[in-house]
Formats: sequence, structure tokens, C-alpha cells
Amino acid sequence: MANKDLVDLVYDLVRKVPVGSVTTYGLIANAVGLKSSARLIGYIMNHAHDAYPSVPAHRVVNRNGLLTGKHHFKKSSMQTLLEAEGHVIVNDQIQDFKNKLWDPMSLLE
DNA sequence: CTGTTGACTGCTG
DNA sequence: TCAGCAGCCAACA
Repeated sequence: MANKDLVDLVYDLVRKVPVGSVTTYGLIANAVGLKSSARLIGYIMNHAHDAYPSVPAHRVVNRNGLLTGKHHFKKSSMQTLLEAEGHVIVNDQIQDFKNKLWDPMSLLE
């Protein structure tokens, strides 16, 4: 098992986010060891469109549960995708966000 | 090689 | 409570 690039590691982690749950940039950054570099996650997710298999970037939001990256979804709206998975979006924000939040560290443990 | 940018977060005033 | 600033790391010009 060769060491993957940081980008691939983030992709793989996001793909493992369970349906009906969401995670945050900060938690992902922490899970890959970057801890304070949530911005990198955002930058990496920008490239996620070119990643294969496709990365469910719509399950990744900022720590407030706000759909900060929805503007980057060209085909389908981020909100639509989340609602299709059972999430409730109001004012670009996930309702009951804390209850739906999934910590990637729990997978690594 | 150097500087800028970015789907963020946390602290400080 | 709200607004502003600094920090973090990688990719691109």
C-alpha cells in the first residue's frame, strides 16, 4: 500500500462519507493530518471535479453547515443533491447540521 | 524560484 | 454580537 498523495487521500475520505451524513473541511483536514489547513481542502475539492471516481463534494460543507461551495457545482445544485439524500437545506444552510455531521476520524480510529 | 490565490477556521477587538 | 485579521498548505503563473 503505497502512500497516496494528500489530494487522493482527501478524495478517498470524502467518498467514504455515508449517505445522509455530511462532514466539514476542518474535520477532513484534521483527518489527513493538516489540522489547520481547511483551505487546502477547499482547493482540493475544486479539483475534485476531475477526480475519478467522482467525489461527493456536496457532502462537504464549512463548519457552519453552510453550502459555501455550491457556486462551484455546474451541473446540479449542491442543495438539490443534499436534499436528495434526505438533508434539509434552508437559506443555504443544512438544518440539524450537528446531528448529521460525520467525523472522518471515526473511520481512521 | 517567488508571489498570489483559494469550496476555511479561530482568535481578537 | 458582529467585523476584521492572521494562519495554514498546495497548485498555478
